[in-house]
Amino acid sequence: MPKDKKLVESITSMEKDFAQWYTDVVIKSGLIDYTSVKGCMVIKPSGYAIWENIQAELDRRFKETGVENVYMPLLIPESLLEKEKDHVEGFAPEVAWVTHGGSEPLQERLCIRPTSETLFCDFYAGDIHSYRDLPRVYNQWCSVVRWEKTTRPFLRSREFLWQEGHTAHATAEEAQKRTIQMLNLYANFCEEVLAMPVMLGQKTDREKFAGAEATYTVEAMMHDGKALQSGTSHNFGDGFAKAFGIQYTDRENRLQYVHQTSWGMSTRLIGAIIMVHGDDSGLVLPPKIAPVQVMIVPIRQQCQGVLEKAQELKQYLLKQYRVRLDDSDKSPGWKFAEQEMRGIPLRIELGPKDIEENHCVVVRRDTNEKLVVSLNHVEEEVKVLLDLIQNEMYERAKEHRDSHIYDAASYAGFVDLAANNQGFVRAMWCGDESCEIKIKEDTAATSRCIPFKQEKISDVCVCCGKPAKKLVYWGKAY
RNA sequence: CGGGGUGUGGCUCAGCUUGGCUAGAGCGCCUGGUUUGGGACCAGGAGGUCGCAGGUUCGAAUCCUGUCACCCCGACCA
Repeated sequence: MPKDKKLVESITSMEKDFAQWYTDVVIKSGLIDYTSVKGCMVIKPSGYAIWENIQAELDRRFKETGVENVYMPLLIPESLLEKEKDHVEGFAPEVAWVTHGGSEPLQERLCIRPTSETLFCDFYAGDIHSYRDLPRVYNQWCSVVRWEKTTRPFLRSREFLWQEGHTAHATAEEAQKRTIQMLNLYANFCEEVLAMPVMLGQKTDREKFAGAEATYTVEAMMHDGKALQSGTSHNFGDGFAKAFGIQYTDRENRLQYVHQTSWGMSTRLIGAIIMVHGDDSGLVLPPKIAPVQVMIVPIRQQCQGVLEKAQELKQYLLKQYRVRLDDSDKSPGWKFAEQEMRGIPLRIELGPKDIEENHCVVVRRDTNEKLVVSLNHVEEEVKVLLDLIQNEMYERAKEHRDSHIYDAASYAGFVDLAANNQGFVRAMWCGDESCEIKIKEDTAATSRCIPFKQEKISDVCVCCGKPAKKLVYWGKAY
């Protein structure tokens, strides 16, 4: 069978229709099911297990930096949501409201949290009194609801799972430090664990979070060249503190406002994994977050000794890896296809011939490469291969991204690039929102970020020709 | 919220234009058997208020009105 042949016929090819490919993969790899409420999905075991792995690793990294977990209520009184002007304006259009308790109308309607800044602020206002109470570095794992008009599994669902960190600090410097610290943590997580290269930078005023002083982002490029904001970290300055009256007494007995941050990552990351690594056969999971890293497929499993040997191998590998044995009565071909669809990094085939010769066949999901491995060295070889897959997946994604970034010197060039190329466009910008708006109208691209690594590729704004202030990455976004 | 599309066994769909016998197919499921190194095969079996509500008609999956839901593409968002 030719290597490049599409292995699973039931998935639409990426080339043909990327959106349909995405939907096919999400459903056929068994990550989710749709439900009777638009935009609300069942996250099935293989989807949820990915989230659990993301959670576990992120949570571990958070705690290394002093983060403590808490839980805030699901419901926010309308009056609380309205305390910070920009914030409520940003979120009001997409909040869901609870208006009744049983059959009785509520005196004040309650919104289902679209995010919990206001709850944390309300809490901090009463909880923080002294500089000795600072910093507060809290996080919560929860779900939030945003009544999106257009929904897509993982990328934009009405309810989604996430973590939201909310911190309060004595000084602006400390808040800024924490903002960047978490941004870097996110970037490292994406690159080291999800094998997904990201771009770090600041959002323009137009794109920043409702109520924030500054928003920073990690932006990833999907296989179709579109951008996905994969994590954000906001510096709120003392804006929320002033709106909510979060004050403390400092060492000199002066009353001060706290400086706050918030930062979040969501189940959207699963969408990113799908769209960065997936191929026409389905999901390709980075070994570090794959719920099953190795699937053992017995061949002619009814033959004497095959299943026993397979079980033995499983038990042996289980000490170090997440291993499963598919001993169902499906045909081997069916199992191969199914596990490819689900993105399991390694498959081990073990049949009578292999056992006789004391080896097994190990197949990489990412390259489809088959290797004959002695049963004496399977454990070491699996380790080598999982590491290799993880690294090569990152390298491939990075190469793909880097080869889809273009520089635009002129506006005509920009428009042409946006129309005819998938990917990001680098161009200089004067800092005026009017240019962002014009660019969006003409090209559908938005400013993704002002990268930390600045370069000067031209002296003037690509749009208006006025002196340029910043290099900006532009792209069509999810 | 605008444009487009679709609702018929678990899934994918045919049937609807031109109303008419008992509503079909493939896949999946169950039972038995043969198979097993890239989605196996044979035989038998179960499974349907045709999205919902009205209406027209002797008769509606099919025509009409309304309604709900979902999917896709755009404007807004993690």
